[in-house]
Amino acid sequence: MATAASSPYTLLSSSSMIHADSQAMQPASPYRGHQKLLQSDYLQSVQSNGHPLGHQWATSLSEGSPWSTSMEQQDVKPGREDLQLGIIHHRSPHVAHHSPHHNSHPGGWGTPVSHNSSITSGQQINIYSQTGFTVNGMLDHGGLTPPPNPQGQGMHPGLRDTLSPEHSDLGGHHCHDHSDEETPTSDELEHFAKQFKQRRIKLGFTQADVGLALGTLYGNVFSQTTICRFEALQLSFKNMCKLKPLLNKWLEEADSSTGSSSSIDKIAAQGRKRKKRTSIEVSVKGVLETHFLKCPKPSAQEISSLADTLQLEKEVVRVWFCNRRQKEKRMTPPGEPPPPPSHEGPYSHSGGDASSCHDL
DNA sequence: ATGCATGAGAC
DNA sequence: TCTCATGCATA
Repeated sequence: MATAASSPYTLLSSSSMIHADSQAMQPASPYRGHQKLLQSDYLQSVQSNGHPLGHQWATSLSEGSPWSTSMEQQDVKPGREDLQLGIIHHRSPHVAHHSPHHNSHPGGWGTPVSHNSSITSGQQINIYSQTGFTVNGMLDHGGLTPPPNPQGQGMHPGLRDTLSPEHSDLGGHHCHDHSDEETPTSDELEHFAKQFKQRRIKLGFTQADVGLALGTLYGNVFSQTTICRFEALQLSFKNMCKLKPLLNKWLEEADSSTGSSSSIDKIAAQGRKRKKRTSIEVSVKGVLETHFLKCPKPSAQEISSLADTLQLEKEVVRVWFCNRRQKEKRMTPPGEPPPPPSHEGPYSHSGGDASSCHDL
């Protein structure tokens, strides 16, 4: 088994990113009909903050540009490299971060927190020195940028389905009135993601391009992974909501900036050194899965013994479970046919207490 | 596209 | 110590 267990992780700077908001939402995956159930799961211990803002990390130089390597050559740019959106404004390589002040709002997405004022008051950060960017969560370039808070009304998740999105601009992206600033329905998100991907490809951009562009344009860089997950609806509902406005803007820019271009300003990645990825053998994974089924939240002690048994680092096992759980929450039900919004979802999480499940 | 990993914030 | 957001590295 390949275990890269003994690797001293040399984490450089610790102040990498600041999450303005974190946790609290549900896996609004494509199954719009199940969300309600999921919701209850979250309601137990979730708080939502509506922070439009993201995080920006110090753009310290680092070892290379991972972006231009052998990764995403999935799409080819037809020939409009001139409109490298992502490059419209160049930014200074310096960053500042906001203070992650959150307001804990119980209620998850059902309670779209409309505490608007908070943002501006406490977190004005750095302003990118030249383009006249106002980065305090978002920039308002041009003025088409609506208030940085994506959610402003309060609708129940259950009601979400009721509101039928009026999106129907497939291929025709004009003045889409979809709630850009409001909490979209998972249906809208799904639709948007689909369209987004389609257009992105048509425009000849890779997921990585978009991620970079978001950083250049709005100050929040995202990786190919994130864009990929967005398109695949593999992010939490809240996360999707947060990214949607940004991606939507990018799309608008990309569509319209037919000719406008600027210099490319690649933002270097952070110099975070990582532990070598551990590859867990299939057989070992099988064991882990088995345990996961029995107990998705093993105690530290259980993890230890399991790790011992499997000859894996405890950390690896712990992380495996964490990732597993996370995956469970967002996973798009593979064989699950998109159930008509008539019944509750399959997500009957056992209570949610998950305090103890010892089987040994 | 996805597995394993990091880290901030919540509990 | 978990959750959640996010991403490097890899298949």
